[in-house]
Amino acid sequence: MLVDLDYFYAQCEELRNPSLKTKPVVVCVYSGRSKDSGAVSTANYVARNYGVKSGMPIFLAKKKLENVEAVFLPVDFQFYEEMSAKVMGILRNFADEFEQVGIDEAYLDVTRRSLGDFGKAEELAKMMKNDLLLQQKLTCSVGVGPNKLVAKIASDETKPDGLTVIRPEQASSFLEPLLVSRLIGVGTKTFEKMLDMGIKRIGDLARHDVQKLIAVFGRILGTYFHNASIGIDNEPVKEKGEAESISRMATLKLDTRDLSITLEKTAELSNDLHQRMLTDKSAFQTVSIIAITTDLGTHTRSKTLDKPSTDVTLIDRTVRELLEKFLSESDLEIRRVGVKLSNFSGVGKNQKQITSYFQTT
DNA sequence: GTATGCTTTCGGC
DNA sequence: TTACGGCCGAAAGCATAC
Repeated sequence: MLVDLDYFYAQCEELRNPSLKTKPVVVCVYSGRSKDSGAVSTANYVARNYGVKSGMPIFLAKKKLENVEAVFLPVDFQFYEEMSAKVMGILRNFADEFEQVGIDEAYLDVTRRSLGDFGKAEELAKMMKNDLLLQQKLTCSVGVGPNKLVAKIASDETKPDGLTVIRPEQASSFLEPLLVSRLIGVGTKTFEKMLDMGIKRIGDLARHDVQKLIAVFGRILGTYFHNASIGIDNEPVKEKGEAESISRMATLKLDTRDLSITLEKTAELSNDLHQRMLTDKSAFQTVSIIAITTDLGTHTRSKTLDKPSTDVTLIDRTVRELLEKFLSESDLEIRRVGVKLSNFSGVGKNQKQITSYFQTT
């Protein structure tokens, strides 16, 4: 089953101030550039009813709520992380296997403890929802299905505070009317490609010849699409390791093309990343910069080093090099800037640098 | 011809 | 000052390897 906490940040805020529950609550990331600059992170359903959505500029949310007594709050990640940890601790007890996805979602494999009985799985889901409500006063939406794919899509069916059970024999007909873009692996380009092939809904995909899918998308993707379309998915519920990348971003006071102003900001970001790295005892091999320009376009440049490093000065030197590269290739001004580390070396990770083993330098 | 790796962009939360 | 976060993994688009 997939458990998704409802409007999580805003629900956390309601939790520590229950008087908010009847009002529109908008949780915001303020950029600090001017009074209301920033974006909406999450809003409760009262606010959503006025058209407020995640990702919306704060001023727009204010406009939609100008005639109501609404509450705008800055994000408090630390609090949400604490709440998340408590919730995940509870959820874990209901699962044979557990996999957290982001701060507010988790997959629970309950096959063994429910003996494969969907009625029992549904009872477990109800007990879990009840525990969450009694112990943490939080609601969630749950999808129960024969695998992760179906459970995830089922959880979106009814929310907030929903519970949708899709039994194996219902999976195909449940998926049939949905757009293929609901499947992981179908992004904009693949969706367009499928539309060209006359495939719009998952049912269309199911009726399409597997061999044709393989011819177009290759063996791995073609087979995956075919299986997914009829509700077959064998991805195990598995605890995730460390993140594959860590990044930090910040908004500049003013848009600029000035290297030293930008480097001043990225130095803060790389110091922060370096701290985080030391606690995780890992070494990065790829450094990236992210530049959000005045037109809100995203631009990235990255460099993979010869060997893993933990050196903060190397981050800074590489960031400078990449920023110079970006500035020489674009004439746009930078509004927000970010630094990302990835390609970590650690135990049990990619041994793809095995060739470097033989290098003599 | 498909898989894999690296870089850049997209999209969800 | 008429406007807009921060983070992550997925997807896409190549180049190269098998």
